[in-house]
Amino acid sequence: MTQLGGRPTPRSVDVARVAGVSQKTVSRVFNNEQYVSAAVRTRVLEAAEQLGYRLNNAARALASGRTRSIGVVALGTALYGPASLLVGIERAARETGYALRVTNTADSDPAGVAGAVESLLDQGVDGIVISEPIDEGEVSVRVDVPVLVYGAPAAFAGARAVTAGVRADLLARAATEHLLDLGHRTVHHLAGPQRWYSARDRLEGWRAALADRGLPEPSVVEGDWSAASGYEVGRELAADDTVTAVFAANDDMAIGLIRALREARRRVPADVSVVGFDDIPVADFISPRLTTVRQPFDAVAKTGLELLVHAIEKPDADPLPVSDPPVELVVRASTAPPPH
Amino acid sequence: MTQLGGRPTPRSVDVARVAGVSQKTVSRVFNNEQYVSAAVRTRVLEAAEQLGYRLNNAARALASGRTRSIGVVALGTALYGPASLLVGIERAARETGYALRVTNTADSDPAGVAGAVESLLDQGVDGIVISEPIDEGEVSVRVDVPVLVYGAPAAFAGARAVTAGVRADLLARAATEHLLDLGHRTVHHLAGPQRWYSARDRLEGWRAALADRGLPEPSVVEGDWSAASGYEVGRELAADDTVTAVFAANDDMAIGLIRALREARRRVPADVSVVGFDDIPVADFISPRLTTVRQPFDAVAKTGLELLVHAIEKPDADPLPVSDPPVELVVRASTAPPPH
DNA sequence: CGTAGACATGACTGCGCAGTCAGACCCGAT
DNA sequence: ATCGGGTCTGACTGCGCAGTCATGTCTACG
Repeated sequence: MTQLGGRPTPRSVDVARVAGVSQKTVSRVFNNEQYVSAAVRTRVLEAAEQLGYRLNNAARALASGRTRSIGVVALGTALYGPASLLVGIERAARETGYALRVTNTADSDPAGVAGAVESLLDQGVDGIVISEPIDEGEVSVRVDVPVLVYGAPAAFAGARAVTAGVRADLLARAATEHLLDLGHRTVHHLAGPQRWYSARDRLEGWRAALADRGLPEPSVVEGDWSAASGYEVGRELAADDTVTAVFAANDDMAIGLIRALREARRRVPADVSVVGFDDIPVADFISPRLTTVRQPFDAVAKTGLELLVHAIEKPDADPLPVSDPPVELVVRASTAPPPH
Repeated sequence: MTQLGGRPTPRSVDVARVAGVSQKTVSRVFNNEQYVSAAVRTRVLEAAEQLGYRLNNAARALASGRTRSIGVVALGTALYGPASLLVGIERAARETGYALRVTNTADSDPAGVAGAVESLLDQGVDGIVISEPIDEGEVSVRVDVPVLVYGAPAAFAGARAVTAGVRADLLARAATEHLLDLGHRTVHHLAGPQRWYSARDRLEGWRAALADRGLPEPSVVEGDWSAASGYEVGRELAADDTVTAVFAANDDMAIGLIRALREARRRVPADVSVVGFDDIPVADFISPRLTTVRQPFDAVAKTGLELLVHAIEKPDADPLPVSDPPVELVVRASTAPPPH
């Protein structure tokens, strides 16, 4: 059972035996603790290499009380925004040395975010990231690890929640101001589903831009992020002659809207200007090339994770200072001054 | 330390004490073992509820030798295909009861897939999914868990590898045949990066469709999946008057290609027909509405995970039989009979 | 009425590691 | 020579659970 045939996976004691040290010293080497002589370190690493030793994470977690992993509540959608944020989170997590456990909240899932968080806690995580939060009313889960909520009030979680600044409101504001600066008398808004905090932020930014200039607020239409919904509710906007500029809460809906406008024989941008949100990769190649704002997903993901890791490792320290990510408006061919 | 103040998180012994049973019986209840009386089960569950007990996964993994988690090697990209597949995998994993650990292989990452696999093994997983494999030449990692490779020869992994049938070749074939059926004398191919197995499959399917009808094979241009690359290499196709039909290896590149054609004053579909691949959500809303083929990501992800879980839990049993997923061609407005 | 078998529970143990503490050794300063 | 502190190492232990085996109880059936 120890020597012949298919050998069992080696333990740290095996490495210790080969290296001629104690098991504890092997542990020291693998945890990069100080006070291990260079000679011993080398011997241990060689022995480990020779045996194909791999630290057992379960045992490590049990002994140390830390899992070295972070749970992510994702959305179960291939939408560009959420998917990009998830990618950014993964990238950022790599750098921090934490592994990632990912769970979805399907729309259909009645348990929702609370259920996903529960399941992550069951799995054992040192921290939790809620990627694209949706307002589900009262969500109360007893969470005893730090929680990072991207772009939503930390109301979700208890005392140990931190928020990373997506600042969709600033981007929405820039998009709206771009249209106003072109001379449009007002800007309509094709909003995202208002259960999403990010959709609310975009609406708020649009609202603030109008308010700044003392402009009345046209009525809002709401889609579900999909191009199909943009097309559906876009027909309403297309039928309204007073509409000359629309800020859509994401690029997909903007594309649906443009189709609706086209079918209503309204030219973009000659008759109606459209600004999207996200700068999806095809935005620069459709007709007309779409003016939009870009979210710095990687930067946001990274600073967010830094906050979270800080909260995990130094629970008593002050929170890290954060600066707002830059606002990037990408002006292309779907916006122009109003007609007349 | 046990009673006053911030109480520690409860253990199974605590539950046992409250329920008046042994720790082992608590374990039995939480593992749904047989031979626990209904009364005891209820008492245990109530005690657990009351204490807010949560099974400690690390301890469980250590004691049982199973982590109940599956590692996913993802691509670190928000491309629609890979992102959708990942979503499908997450959904499917939920049903199987396995947790998901996700790692990326960034393009820039020299360690590549092998590094990602290593890192998953370090974390401890019962099985591994390689989501969108790229040929990286000789990849040799000693893997002692089953590996599921989507749409690539199992050459990647050792004896315990299984493959799930994306069958991109069949879809590519259907796309090509659609164009031929419309009367085109030949079909050009805007290929994906050939290091990706899925790009190769699409090329193979296209090639097979041409070969079936004894048609010569036009030269292939290759992009990198992005709309930008589709535009770049698309200009070459656009400049060639003999091109009347193009099968693009994904929708993004098709969109870039359409822009290139438009700029070359070639109408789509009147002069040139274009078929994409993926059916991204905006495909139905751009101009012209894009004809494309759709991959059944959810179904593929699900059957794949079933295979993997089967391999994990019944290592000695025969592999499950698999049937090819259906081929779905979505005909819209970017294809038409050839000019003249 | 005795016994085989199904059912139900508990005592004991070890999974593989990191935390704790106790040394042993070394150096420079007294 | 003596001491204090920094450096290096090992013995012992316990993290919280599931595996194993022993034990006890309750049927069913000859």
